[in-house]
Amino acid sequence: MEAKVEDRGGIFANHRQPTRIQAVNREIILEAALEVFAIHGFRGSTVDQIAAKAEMSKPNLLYYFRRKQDIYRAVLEHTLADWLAPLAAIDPAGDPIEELRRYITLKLDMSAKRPAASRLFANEVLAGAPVIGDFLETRLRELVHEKAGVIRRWVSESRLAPVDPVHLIFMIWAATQHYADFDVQIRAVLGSQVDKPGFREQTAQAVLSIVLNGIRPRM
Amino acid sequence: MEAKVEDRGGIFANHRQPTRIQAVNREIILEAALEVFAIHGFRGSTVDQIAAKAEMSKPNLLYYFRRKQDIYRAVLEHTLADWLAPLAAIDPAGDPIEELRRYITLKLDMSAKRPAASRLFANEVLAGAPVIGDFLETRLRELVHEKAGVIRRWVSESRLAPVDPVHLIFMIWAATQHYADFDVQIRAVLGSQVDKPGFREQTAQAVLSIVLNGIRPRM
DNA sequence: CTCCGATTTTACCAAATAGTCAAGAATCCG
DNA sequence: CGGATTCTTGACTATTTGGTAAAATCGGAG
Repeated sequence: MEAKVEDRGGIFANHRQPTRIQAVNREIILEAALEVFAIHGFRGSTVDQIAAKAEMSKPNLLYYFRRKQDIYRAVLEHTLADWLAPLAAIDPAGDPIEELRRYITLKLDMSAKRPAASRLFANEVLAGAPVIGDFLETRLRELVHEKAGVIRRWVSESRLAPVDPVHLIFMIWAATQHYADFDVQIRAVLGSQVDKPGFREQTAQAVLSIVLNGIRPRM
Repeated sequence: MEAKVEDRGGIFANHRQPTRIQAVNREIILEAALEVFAIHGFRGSTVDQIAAKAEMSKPNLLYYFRRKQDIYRAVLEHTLADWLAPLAAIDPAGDPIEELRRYITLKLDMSAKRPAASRLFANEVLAGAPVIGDFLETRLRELVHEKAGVIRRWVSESRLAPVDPVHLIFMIWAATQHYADFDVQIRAVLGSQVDKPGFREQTAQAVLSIVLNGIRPRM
C-alpha cells in the first residue's frame, strides 16, 4: 500500500521541507515567545504580546503556530536540550573538582547568556510543570540519578567530601539559575555593578569558592 | 473646622475598625489568593479562581478588595515581613557559623512550611518585580548591605573563610528557596521520598554541609 | 511573464475576564 | 422587636483574548 501520505494539515506538523520564510519566521516567533513566556509564564502571556514582539500580525503568527500552546511547547522543546547539556557533560572519568568546577561555570554562563531560558523553566515549574512534567519524571530523573551515582563514587573514593549528591546537584542548579531568575532582585541589591565587566567572574569565583571550600575558616 | 472625615470609600482603606466578618473573610481571601498567585503569578491568575478557592462569589470577594491588584498587593505585604525576618535576625554579636547555620535552617523551615510565599515572590520577581521593586531597592538593599557588613567583619576577623558576603547571601536564598519554588522538579527527581519524615533534616544537613564545609575533600 | 501555492492581512467571533450595580439577606444594636 | 448597617448575590457590561475565515498579496518555478 505505502500510501503517499501527502497529509493535510497545512505547514504544521507535517513532513514537508520548510521554506526559507518558514524557517526564518518560526525562529523569530520562538525568540519573541521565549522573551514573553519567560516573564509572565504561559497563562500570563498573550498571543498579541508575542506577535507584537515578533513584529508580526496575530493571524500571521497563528499561521505558523495554530495555538498558543503550540508556541509554548515549541519554545520549551527548543530550549530543554541546551539547558540540560552541561549536566550530561559531566565526565565520570574526569577529576571531580575540575568536573564540578566546569559544570558550575557552564551553568553560570548559560544563566548570563540565556537568562530567558532559565526564567521560562522557572515559570513552568512554578506553574506545576504541566508541560514538562513527564520529561522531569523520566529523562531528567534518570540523568540526575546517573550523575548522582558518579558523584557518589567520587565520594566513596574520597575524592570529594561526604555529601549527598542529589542535594549537591540541586544546590548547583539553585545557585546558578538564581542569577538569571532573580536578576531583578540582584540588580536591586547590587545596582549597576551587575553590568560591569568583571561581575560574572566575581560571581563564578564566589559560587565556586563556597561550593568547593565552604565558608568555615581553614586554619 | 476639623471636619469629621467620615470618609467615603466603603470599608476599604479607611480607618474604621473591621468587623469580625471582615477580619475573617479578608483572611480567607488572602490565603486563597496566596495559593493562586503563587502558582500562576499576577497576570496568570483570575479573580474567579481566587473566589472559587475562597468559596465565595466573585462580587462578594470584590466587596472586600475592589480590584485584583488590591488583593495582590495585600497578599504581598502580608507575606513580605515574615519572609525577610530571618535575615534581619542575624546577630552581629553571635558566633558566625552558628548564626549562618540558624539562618539557613530558618529559611529551609520557611520554604517547607510556607512554600506558597516563596513561589509568590519568585513569580513577582520573574515578572520584573512590578509591585515590590521599590521595596527591593530600598529596604531589602539596605538590609542586605547591613548584614553583608557583618559577614565582612567576620571574614576580616578570620572567623569565616574569605567569601563575598553578598554572593553568600544570594546563595543561601537560592539554595533554600529552591526547595519551595522547584518543589515539583524535586519531587520528579526524588519521588515520594520528599514526603518522608526525615527529608527536611536530610536536606538541611546537606545544604549546611556544603555551605559550611564545601565539597573539597579534607584530609 | 504567468500561474499556483505560500504568506499576509482585514474583519470577524465566542469565550473569558475584571469589574459594576442594585436588590435581597443577614447581622448588629438600641 | 425594628431600623440601620453590613454582607451577599444574580444579572449585567466592557474589554481582552484566543482563534477563524476568506480575501488579498507575494514569490518562485517553469
